[in-house]
Amino acid sequence: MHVIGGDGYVRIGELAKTAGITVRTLHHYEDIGLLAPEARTEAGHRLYGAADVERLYRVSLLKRLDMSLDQIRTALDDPGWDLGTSLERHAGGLDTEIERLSRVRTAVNGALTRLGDATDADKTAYLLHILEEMVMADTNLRTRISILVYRDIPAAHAHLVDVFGMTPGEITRSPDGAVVHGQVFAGDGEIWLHPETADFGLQAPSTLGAATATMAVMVNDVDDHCRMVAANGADIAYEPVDQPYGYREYSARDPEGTLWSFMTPLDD
Amino acid sequence: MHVIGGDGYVRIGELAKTAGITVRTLHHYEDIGLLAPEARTEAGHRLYGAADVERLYRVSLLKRLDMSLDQIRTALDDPGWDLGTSLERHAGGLDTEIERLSRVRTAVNGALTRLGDATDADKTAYLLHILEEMVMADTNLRTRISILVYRDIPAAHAHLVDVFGMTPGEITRSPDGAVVHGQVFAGDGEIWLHPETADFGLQAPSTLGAATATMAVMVNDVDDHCRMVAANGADIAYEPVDQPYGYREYSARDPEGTLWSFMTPLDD
DNA sequence: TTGCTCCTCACGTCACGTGAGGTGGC
DNA sequence: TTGCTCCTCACGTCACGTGAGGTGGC
Repeated sequence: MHVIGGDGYVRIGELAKTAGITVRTLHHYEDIGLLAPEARTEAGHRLYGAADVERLYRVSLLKRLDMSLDQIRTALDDPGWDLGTSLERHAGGLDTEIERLSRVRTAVNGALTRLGDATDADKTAYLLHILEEMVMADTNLRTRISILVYRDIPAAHAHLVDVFGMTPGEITRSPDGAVVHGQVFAGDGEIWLHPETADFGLQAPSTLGAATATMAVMVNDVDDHCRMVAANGADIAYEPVDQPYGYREYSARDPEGTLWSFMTPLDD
Repeated sequence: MHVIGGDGYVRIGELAKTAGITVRTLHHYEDIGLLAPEARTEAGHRLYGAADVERLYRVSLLKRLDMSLDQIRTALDDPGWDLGTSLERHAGGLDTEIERLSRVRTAVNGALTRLGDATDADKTAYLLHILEEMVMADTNLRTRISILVYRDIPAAHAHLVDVFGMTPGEITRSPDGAVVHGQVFAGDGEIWLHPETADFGLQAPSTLGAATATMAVMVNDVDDHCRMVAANGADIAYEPVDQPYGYREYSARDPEGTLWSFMTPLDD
């Protein structure tokens, strides 16, 4: 380990700040051999080089996937390590954990909405009620996916991504080039786009002139989202309003007439 | 602490087994003053009474809500403790965590589906790609909720709960008694039931004779779910089949003609 | 007598947090 | 000189896991 003046190097406090972690965390990473600075000053101060910063970036990424520091070190140092397999295993664990938390959220929300009915003395009894709901819940159901029918899936896909700000997923074509499936991600999961199909009587709202379903998406800031969506040229059905049922909400139509409501719970 | 023979008491191993925890965990609960057995044998073996078992039941419940043992002790011992407020605070934390995990799952799944395109040497580059997706993802979107249109919401609600096995949510009526809203919970969140509304051109499939959307629900065991649903008298549109797009799937129609697909990913 | 459950220390785990006491650069 | 950042131990946190070494009931 050679000692260098300081140019091109990042000091520990600066690095911690930009990475959003503490100095102690970087000390710890050095202790366990995960990330050591390229150099030190004469006084022993740590100097991180470009490669170190890059490595920390990757460590932070894998930490977000809830990998242990031990696994991260293996992943970054062992070139033969099969990332794909470990990610797959990891995805399964994530699904289970999301499902568990969702069930808990369901139970807590259910208890909260009905807590108003109970007197103070009943609160303990309500706890048991929540438990029953959680334990008795059908564990076979995992995730919901809405399937919306469109005539022009690539155009709808582009609109959901570019105008509404969703994350793009795959667009699948059959061997003859026809689009048979589209996906976008919104917040907590997928939404699928489906072509019109005679067999099951599936038609787009633009064809039918009516709809049998709409979508709601909870957002952190309705007004902010509405401004963005309007600036992107969306067809706003109505501006944000406080609804009597406890949400602040606005709606927009996508190019084929499906109504999307973006909402935030009131009195947070 | 008096010493009693053993009748009406549960021993530590038995209690641990029925509660699905370890003996060491019960030792720990005693160490920190969370749960001490009512009595001991002459030899010092712990004897748990009915009240102890009941308390453990509640501890387990609150632990599922991811409360710390310290918080649980406070909740159970302090009668003035405001459960509602702490649950509300807790629900907010749950939402944030679910959102975070969902984003990670989205990123991991996205990376996995595209990993096939990459050569081995590219894998590290793909890591960075995932990170970008995760970091750049619009953090404003939280959860999706499908809104399905029904003419008879209570009947649809009952069908989704009793036949499909979903968890019942509220049914909301206006002051004049008309049903204006229904909710069920399926796996990872809510599905809303909406009445027909002229303003936005919302009609039930049973009215229109066609649908603009369907629902998919991922389940742990399709065949098992299909048997249960069929036994409950559902209208099965088609039996479980392995689909070329990677799912084993069957479909059923609810009383108003909305198509529900229950599916499990193949080659897990 | 053998096997099982039970007992009490007590150190280990994981990813750091939190001082304690002290030094070097602007 | 004052403030700020930096340094190295080293113990604490949380909810237990994991033996170590030993005792009592069926």
